[in-house]
Amino acid sequence: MYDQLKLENQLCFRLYTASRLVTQAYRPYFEPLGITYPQYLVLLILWEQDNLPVSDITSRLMLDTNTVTPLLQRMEREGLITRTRGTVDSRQRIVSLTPRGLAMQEQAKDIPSCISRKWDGKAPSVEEIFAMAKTLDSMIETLKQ
Amino acid sequence: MYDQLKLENQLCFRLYTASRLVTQAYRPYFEPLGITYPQYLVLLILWEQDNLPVSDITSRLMLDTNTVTPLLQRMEREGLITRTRGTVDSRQRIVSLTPRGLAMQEQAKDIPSCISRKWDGKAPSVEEIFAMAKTLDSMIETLKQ
DNA sequence: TAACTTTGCATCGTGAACGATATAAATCAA
DNA sequence: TTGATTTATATCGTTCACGATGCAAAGTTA
Repeated sequence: MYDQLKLENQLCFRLYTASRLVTQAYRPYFEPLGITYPQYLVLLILWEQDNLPVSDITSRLMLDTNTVTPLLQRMEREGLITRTRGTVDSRQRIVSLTPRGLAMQEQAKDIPSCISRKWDGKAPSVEEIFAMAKTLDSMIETLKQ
Repeated sequence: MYDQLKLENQLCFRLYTASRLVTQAYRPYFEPLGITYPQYLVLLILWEQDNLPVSDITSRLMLDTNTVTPLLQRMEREGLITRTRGTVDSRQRIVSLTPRGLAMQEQAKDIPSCISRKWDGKAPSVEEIFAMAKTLDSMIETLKQ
């Protein structure tokens, strides 16, 4: 039995599981809004800056168009965004919030604090989480190459 | 603009992205073996202990049967495992490694070290990764409830 | 032992991820 | 300006995740 092949020694499994469980924690808050977790990420981007080409969204999410295009098509179908053809470069699709997509920001603004309250008084501490965020950032930076 | 709704302030997005990128780092090593990342996790479990009911696998992976059953069916189709009916409790399906699935352990035993070499000399350090693993564990423990 | 509940697993539908491939517009080179 | 290449996005097929539902075996209760 190779120790390095034990499930509990795998960092990847911890990341995979923590990511899934955190997403699950968000789910009850997304359900009344009728959105999913990746759709929420797209909305976060558009709430920061509207009218972006698909390429800006793919690069910020570090996903490819084969994931993002169908995602945006579903969001368009749900009336959250529009996808208009670029005027300067007509290959581009400019993604814009609909009034409904914009208004959803108000309904979503308390979700992060609801989530962080989940581990009020429980482990891990805010300090640990902050340190982990830094480590994740450098890990992402290294792996992005 | 609500600060708490900025993409870069989202822990969830870091976890989600790091998890995806780490899985991507494994992919080249899985490809010659013809397996996927979740299939690798199942193999890790079976290499530790063979002949397990589906429920043991779901609980260790913290996944439900609606994810694991199709996964096991594909692995059976690929000749990595067998799924026999339990003798004591005939509702159970006992998952066992085939010779091929067992032999794959030898081919996989160097994958973890290949992955960890990815950030030799780069950030994050081994200490940071170790600290993060601890934080992830407590986060998983808290969210599991 | 008959009716009820629980347990273990399977099936179905939907929405991601992602490799591979396609297409049209833009850009570059000859 | 024509032909070649690159860029921006889309499509397709496969595998995961996961909510909802189904079903038969096991356990429980009356």
